[in-house]
Amino acid sequence: MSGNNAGPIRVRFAPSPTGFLHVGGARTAIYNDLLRQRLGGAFVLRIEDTDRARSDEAMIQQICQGLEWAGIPWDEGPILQSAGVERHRAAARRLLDEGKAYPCFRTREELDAARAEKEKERVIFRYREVFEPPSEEEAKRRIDAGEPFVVRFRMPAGPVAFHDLVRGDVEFPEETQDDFILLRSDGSPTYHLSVVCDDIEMEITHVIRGEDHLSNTPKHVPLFRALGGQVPVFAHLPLILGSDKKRLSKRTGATSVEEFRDQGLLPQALYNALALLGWSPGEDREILTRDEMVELFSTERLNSSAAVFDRDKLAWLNAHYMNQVSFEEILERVQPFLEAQGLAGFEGDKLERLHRVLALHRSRAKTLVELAEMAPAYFAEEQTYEVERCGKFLKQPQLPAWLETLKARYGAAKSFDLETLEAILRELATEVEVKAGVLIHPVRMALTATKAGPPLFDVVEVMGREATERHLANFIAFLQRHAVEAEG
RNA sequence: GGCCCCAUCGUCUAGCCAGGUUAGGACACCAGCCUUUCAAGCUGGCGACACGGGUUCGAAUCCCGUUGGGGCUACCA
Repeated sequence: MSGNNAGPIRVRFAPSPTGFLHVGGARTAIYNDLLRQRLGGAFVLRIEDTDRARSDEAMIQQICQGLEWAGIPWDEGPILQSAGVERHRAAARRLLDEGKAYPCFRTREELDAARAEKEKERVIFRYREVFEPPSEEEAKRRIDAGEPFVVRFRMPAGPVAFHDLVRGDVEFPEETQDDFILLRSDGSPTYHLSVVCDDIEMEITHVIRGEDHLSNTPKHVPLFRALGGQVPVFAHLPLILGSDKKRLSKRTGATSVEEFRDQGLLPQALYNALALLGWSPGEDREILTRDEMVELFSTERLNSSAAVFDRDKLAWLNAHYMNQVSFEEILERVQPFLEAQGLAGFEGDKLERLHRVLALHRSRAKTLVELAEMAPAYFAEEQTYEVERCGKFLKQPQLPAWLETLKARYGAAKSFDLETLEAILRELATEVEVKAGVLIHPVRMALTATKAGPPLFDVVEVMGREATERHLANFIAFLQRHAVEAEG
């Protein structure tokens, strides 16, 4: 297969500044990244902003930050497509001079009417089959007279065929291709002109983009040739679908990388999940670092069918990476979510306790948000218990007394470490002739107001002597209060 | 409508190009093990070649058609 062993390449990712980085775009960027890292060369980031009067600086920032967060680096740019407008116009003028394009003075009304007519006849509308392009003299005269016109590309005769790394050989019949517009009547270049000009200017060798551009490619290929550029290798990726099997939209969940970031996902998980959506490294490998993917990447293994975005698998991958990445990274990434929980600016003992809480819970949290939500309980002055969740404990009349004893022994324990804490509780359980679990569960409820969590003695140790006694006392009071109610 | 693309478990996929597999893996789901709970982990289960014709001794794999899905069809990108 051509391309994969071709040495240094130049790829580009060319999103339009919509205000967010769509996951579909992110995946396109990932494959560009993978191929560029695999073969060497350069990744150009180009912002396709030609339809905007002025592209919003914030939107560009958004895209850059999204790529950075996702772990997709680029070598050149961001380059604004709008910056090349004069160059694009010059290219159109050159095509005009060479007779490869022509001015069209037809009004929208005329064109609409002609299209409607052809529609009725059920034939494809093609400009030159209906209208005669103006002669050179006529064109010159009307241009000089200041008449508005657009510049149309004169599509060469014959079908347009090209090879696509994903689709194989693709051919579009001549009659399906029309003389498309290069320059609007206000002189602005259209997308097609700009893209091809820029791809030539930036010496792009591989165009990896969404399938929605496949039908644009028969416009681009002849334009590359007309402009004397090297036609790049194309790879059109299948689209990403939502769970409704329709094009991914907000209806079925998050669609932008910043949303996933805000949901507390790790970028490694998103990168991994997206890369696997339409590509597989083979050998049943699913969890891979970017470096491993670079090592294994081949466009031959790109899939050609659309894929439903599997959010469950993303969640699973994320849970995996919650355990895989370094603790330092967890610490750094969970920071904004902790702040949202009101846990910020901790120092000394409190900071140390926070770190231990995070270490204890990272393997239990599916996201950074979940992880951050675990933390406040360890710093609360008191817990809020719910009767419905404590029914089992309320039915055990001796429990308050046992907990009272435990509280006293924990308060008097010479050291507050795992082994001591466990020994004390188990000893008490033996004394009162119950299984350890009979004490363990209510203690967990007392300390964290939850029925499940990390191993209890870790929780007690992290909580500390003072808070443990306080929570135990409160819980005992709670039990007695409601036991009385039940009797009365 | 026309043109182009696509089609394996609910989902992501391997296998297809160079026909012969009990059609493999993962997520999800279910059960069990482990365990003080939860999570993780481990074991097992459930579960697919869209349909119809060919070609062939033999088709998930090659060919044609049907159906279904998607994209494009602008002086949007």
